Amino acid sequence: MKVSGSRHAAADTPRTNRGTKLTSAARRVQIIEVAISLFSRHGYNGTTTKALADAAAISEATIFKHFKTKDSLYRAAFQHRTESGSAEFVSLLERLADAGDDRYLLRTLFHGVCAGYTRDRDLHRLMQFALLEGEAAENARLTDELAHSAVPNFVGSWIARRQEEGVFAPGPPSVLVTAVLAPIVEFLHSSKLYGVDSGHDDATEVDVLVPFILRGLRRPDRPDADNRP
Amino acid sequence: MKVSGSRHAAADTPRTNRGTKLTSAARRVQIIEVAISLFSRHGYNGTTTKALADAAAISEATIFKHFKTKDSLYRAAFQHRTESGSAEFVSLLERLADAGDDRYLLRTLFHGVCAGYTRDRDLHRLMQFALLEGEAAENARLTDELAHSAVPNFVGSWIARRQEEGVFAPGPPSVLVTAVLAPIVEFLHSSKLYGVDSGHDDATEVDVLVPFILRGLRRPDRPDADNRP
DNA sequence: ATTATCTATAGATCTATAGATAATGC
DNA sequence: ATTATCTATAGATCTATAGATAATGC
Repeated sequence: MKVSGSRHAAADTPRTNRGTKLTSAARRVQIIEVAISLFSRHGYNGTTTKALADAAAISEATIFKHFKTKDSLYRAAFQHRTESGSAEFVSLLERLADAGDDRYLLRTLFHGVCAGYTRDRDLHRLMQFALLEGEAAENARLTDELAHSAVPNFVGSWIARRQEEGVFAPGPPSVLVTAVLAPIVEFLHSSKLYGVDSGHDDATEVDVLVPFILRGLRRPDRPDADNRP
Repeated sequence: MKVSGSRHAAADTPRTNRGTKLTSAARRVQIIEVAISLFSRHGYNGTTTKALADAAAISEATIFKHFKTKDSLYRAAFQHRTESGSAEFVSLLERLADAGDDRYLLRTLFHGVCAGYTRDRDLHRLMQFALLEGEAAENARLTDELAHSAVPNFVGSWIARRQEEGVFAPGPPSVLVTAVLAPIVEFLHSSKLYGVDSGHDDATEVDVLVPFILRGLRRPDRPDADNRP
């Protein structure tokens, strides 16, 4: 169990540069980065303004100078997440889709999503906390936003196209997107967000999951239609 | 955003029966039930002993009489989860496996897992909170425990058996269990835990996901091998 | 007489603010 | 002179305890 020792006592960064004067904008960004780190690890209620101040090596008063309330800092941290680099990634996937190499596309998708989780681990944890701590209405907005972000959007259009070409089995693309991404995301949640070792290395996971997903997508009578007709 | 209004102010049950005297054992169970409800909704740090007392319609002192600390109550609530009814469910699945009807087995699995999430919604939310709030070592123990509980255990043995029979494609059953359960669990997390409407009804989800999973499991050269050889 | 519960409160901690102080730019 | 930061503290709230009180069983 070990519930993260009541509220988190913090002290993540030694307060070396206490008293250093940054520009208002720079300090604001630094506080937000620290906030993403702590909120993502301990949630909203598990992160105190004292813990944030200690981690940023400033006083609590300085935090409240930059953000009127703890809640407004949380919102700023949450909205700081960006779709960094997903445009180039999607255009790479589009080229693979044009080339008709579904297997390689899925492998690239897997590795790309995996890299995204590793790079933006804190933001993904923050999102999970938000979904658990948030209300249904807010979650609907968030989920909808996620579902229409670049990568899921691409996967949906790719599936629809392959269905028209008669390669993939029919069914609503929006549901099939979940089916494709769920095994990948599930694996990443365990390994990257919860820090659990699956017992297999990433390569094995890819080599098993990608063929599974590909078989799931294809029409049974076109099992080897790797390229467009 | 709307971060569950700082700490939760509670008052879930009107304190009608204030002063009612239960046996120690009965009160203990009642407090645990209230604790599961609140901890699952707001997490450990988002649930105050005052909120718990109000919801149980007793004083805070009474809670501390039954549980030495808030943490010990959390542990008790967490360990209160049971594998209720999963033995009968698994024996039903085993009969379907013997009958060789893979499609019907998967549909039954889907509905059973779905019913479990609806019935024990709070316990599943509690688990998600625990994974986010907990440490890697503790999460490994939890995940391992979950992976070896009745249903995933059955799915693993079912896959292994079908692989031996040459019906399912090869691959480590432990990874394939994740692949099978992930789309189902992902859908249930959205709809039951986060309260998000997917835009499709449950029947559509089943009708799309089950064929997808089944195609993913089968060898491409045996697409219609619904029954054992 | 025993057992469950409550009232009242201690002591720590949390968010937030007011006013003083120190660093920077002109 | 301006701007960022700090010290000190208010007021609320949190977990937990001590001792008083009320309900039950004999």
